Amino acid sequence: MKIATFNVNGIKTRLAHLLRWLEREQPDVACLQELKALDEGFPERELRDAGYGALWKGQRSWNGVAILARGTDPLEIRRELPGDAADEQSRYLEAAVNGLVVGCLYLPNGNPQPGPKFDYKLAWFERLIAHAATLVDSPHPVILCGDYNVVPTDFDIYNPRSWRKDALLQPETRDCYARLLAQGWTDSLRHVHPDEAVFTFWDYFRQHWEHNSGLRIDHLLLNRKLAPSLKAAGVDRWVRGEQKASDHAPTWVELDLDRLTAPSPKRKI
DNA sequence: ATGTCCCCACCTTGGGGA
Repeated sequence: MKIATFNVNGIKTRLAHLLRWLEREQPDVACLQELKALDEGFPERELRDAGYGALWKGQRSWNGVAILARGTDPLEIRRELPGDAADEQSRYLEAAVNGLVVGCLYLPNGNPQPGPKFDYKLAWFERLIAHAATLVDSPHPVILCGDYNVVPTDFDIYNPRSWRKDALLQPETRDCYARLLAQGWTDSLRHVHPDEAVFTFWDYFRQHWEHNSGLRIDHLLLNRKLAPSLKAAGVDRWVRGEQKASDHAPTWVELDLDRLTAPSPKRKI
């Protein structure tokens, strides 16, 4: 089972890219971020024609997340991150797909830093940490994936020098991510590629894609139940190389759900 | 400070966000 996360940077502009990628890579589940469209602007029919059922949560101009499932409809669990009823931003969706719990998130960018946007980022992160604590030891397999807007370490960026003041590299941001992982989550890409620089995002400035000056900010985290199923992980870099591409590339894991450990039976003496 | 690309509105340019 292949699960992917892809910040499309505008679903309307990127629909043809998205359809080409789905056709070629056939992910079973795809979590999308930055739809930048209202609910009524979501291309439900085109995706259904491509074989995908969908859940989505749009917003005018900014944010927006969706969960796609090949050959089935994702079963909605929640449409917002708990902890702040006043939060209007469309940044979280959670659904069940074939027994797997999938959380799709778009963590706030947080720039400029310091400032109210950075405060919002850290507050949102704390809510994510609190919610994740209820999922990490779940008897169900859980994956939390999306654009975390965190470069976890200096190894996850081409060169941190010009990014030192950026919200994505701040010690507070990294501490949140470290505390999240410390609950017991597996960072799939880093687990599969411990010694390799892996990037998922190359900004549009200064020919960063052409020079492979990237960042690793799209993450797929597995809870304890799911982690033993991790078979492979990677980045579909070819999507970033297309004309008029998103600044992110689809990032994925391959899971072998047959490896899900059954609840341990009561042992007879 | 800058670079580029997205979306929307004071709607075909300019501003905000990333």
